[in-house]
Amino acid sequence: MARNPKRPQTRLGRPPKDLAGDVKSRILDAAQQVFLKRGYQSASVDEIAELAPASKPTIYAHFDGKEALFEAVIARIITGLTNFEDYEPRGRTVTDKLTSVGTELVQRFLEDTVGVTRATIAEADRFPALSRHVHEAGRDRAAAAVSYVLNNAAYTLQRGPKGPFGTKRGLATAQIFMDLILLPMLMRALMGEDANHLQKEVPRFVRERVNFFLAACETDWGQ
Amino acid sequence: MARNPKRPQTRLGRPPKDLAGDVKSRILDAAQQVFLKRGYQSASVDEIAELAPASKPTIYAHFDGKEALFEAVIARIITGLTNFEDYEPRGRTVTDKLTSVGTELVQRFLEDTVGVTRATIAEADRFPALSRHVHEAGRDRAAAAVSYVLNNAAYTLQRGPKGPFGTKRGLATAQIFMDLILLPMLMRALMGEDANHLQKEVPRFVRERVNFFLAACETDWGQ
DNA sequence: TATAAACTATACCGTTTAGTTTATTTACAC
DNA sequence: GTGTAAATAAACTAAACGGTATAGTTTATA
Repeated sequence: MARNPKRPQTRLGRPPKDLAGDVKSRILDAAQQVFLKRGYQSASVDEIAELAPASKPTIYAHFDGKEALFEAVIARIITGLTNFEDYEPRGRTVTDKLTSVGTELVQRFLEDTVGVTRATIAEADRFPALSRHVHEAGRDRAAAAVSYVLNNAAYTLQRGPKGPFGTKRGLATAQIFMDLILLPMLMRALMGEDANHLQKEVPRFVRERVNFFLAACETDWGQ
Repeated sequence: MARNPKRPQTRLGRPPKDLAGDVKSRILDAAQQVFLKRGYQSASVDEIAELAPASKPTIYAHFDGKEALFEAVIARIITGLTNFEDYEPRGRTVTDKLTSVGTELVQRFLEDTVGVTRATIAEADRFPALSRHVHEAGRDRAAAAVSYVLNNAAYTLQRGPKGPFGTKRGLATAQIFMDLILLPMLMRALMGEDANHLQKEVPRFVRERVNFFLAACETDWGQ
C-alpha cells in the first residue's frame, strides 16, 4: 500500500545537520497557516502536526503548548511585517504621492495583516497583550510611512512647520490619513468581503479619500 | 442542603401558561451573554443551559443546534439595534450638531456592537453571511443618522443640493464621517482597549475629527 | 563503535463537548 | 379525571482535543 497521500513524505530518525532548525520553522509555518485560517480555538495541534509535517511530541519539544505556539506565531508575524523604509512614493504632486503611499499601505495591509488581526481580535480576551501589540505594530509601521510623505509634502508646499502637515499636528494628521484610507478597507476585509472585489475598489477609493484629506489639510482646520 | 446557589431556582414540569415563550427568550438571553463573552467556539451549550436556566433537551427542542442558536442570537441583536429615528442632535451650529451626533454614534456603538462585531469577525469563515449582515446593519443605521444631520446642515448653510453635503455626494460624505469618527474608536475597542479609557477620550476625539471633516466639506473637495 | 540527540509513529489518557435518551414532573385541555 | 404537552434531571454516546508515554529509527559525536 502507498503511504497516506495527504501526508508529505517525511524521514524517520534524527535529521541530517544541514536541515538543522528546519523542523521548528516548518512547525511555525504550519501553525501560522492553521491559526490564521481557523482561529486559535478551532485550530488543532494535530492538524498543525500533519501539515508541518512533524510529530506531536516534536511540537511539544519545541513549544510549551498550544498557547505558546500561538504567541510565537503572532510574534513572528509582527517582526516580519514589512516596514516602509524602502518605499519611495511615486508621483510629483502631493496628491499623487499621497495616493501612491495610500494605495501601497492598503494593499500591503490587506495581504499581511487581515489574518493576524482577525485572529487576535477573536482572542482579545484570552491573549490581551497580543491584540494590543498587533494593533500598535501595524499602526506604527503605517504611521512612519505616512509621516514621511507628509513631512516631505509640508516642505514641498513651502509652508514649513506651521503648514498643513507641520510638526505641530503631524501625528494627529497621519492618524487621520490612516483612519480615512486604511481602516475602512481593513474593516471590510475583516468582515469577510471578497479580497478580489476589495482590491478592485482600492484605487478609486484611495483617490477619493486623498482628495478629501487634502481639502481639509489645505485649510487651517481647527485652528 | 440548599440548592446549588449558582443556579437560579427553576421549576420542574410544564410551565404555567403565563410563562409561555419565557424559556425561549431566557435561552436567547443566556446564549447572547455566553456567545458574546466567549465567542462561538469557546461557548458551551452546557454553560448556556446553566445560565438560562434551561435543560439541554429544551434548548435542542427550540433550536436545531449550536450554530442555529448562534445565528438566532446574532439576528436578534441586529433587529434590536437602536436606530436613530428618535435622536435629535443638540446644538445650534453645524459643528455642534455634528459633534453631538458623532458622540452619540460612538457611544451607542461602543455599547451595542463591539461584542457582536468581535464574535462575527472571529467566525467570518464559519458564518460568512453573518459578519456581512452585521457590518451592513450597523453601517446603515449609522448612515441614516449622519445623513439626516448632513441634509439638515446643507440647508442650514443655504447652499442646497450642490452644497458641501448635497445629495450628489451625500452617501460618500456620510461614509467619510463614519470612517473618521466611528471606525477608529470601534477598532480600538475591538483590539481590547479599556472601555472606560476609551469613553473618556470620545468628546475630544469627536470634536477634533468634526473640525477636520467640516474643513474639507466647506471646500469643493474633488470638484 | 558506543552513546547521545533529534526525530517518527502510534497508542493512549483525561477532559470537554455537542447532542441524545430515558424517566419524571407539572400544567393545561377536553 | 385522563391524556397530552412542555418542561426537568441525569446519565449516556461518540468524537475531538491537548498533551504524554513508549518504542523505534537515523544522524552526529566522542
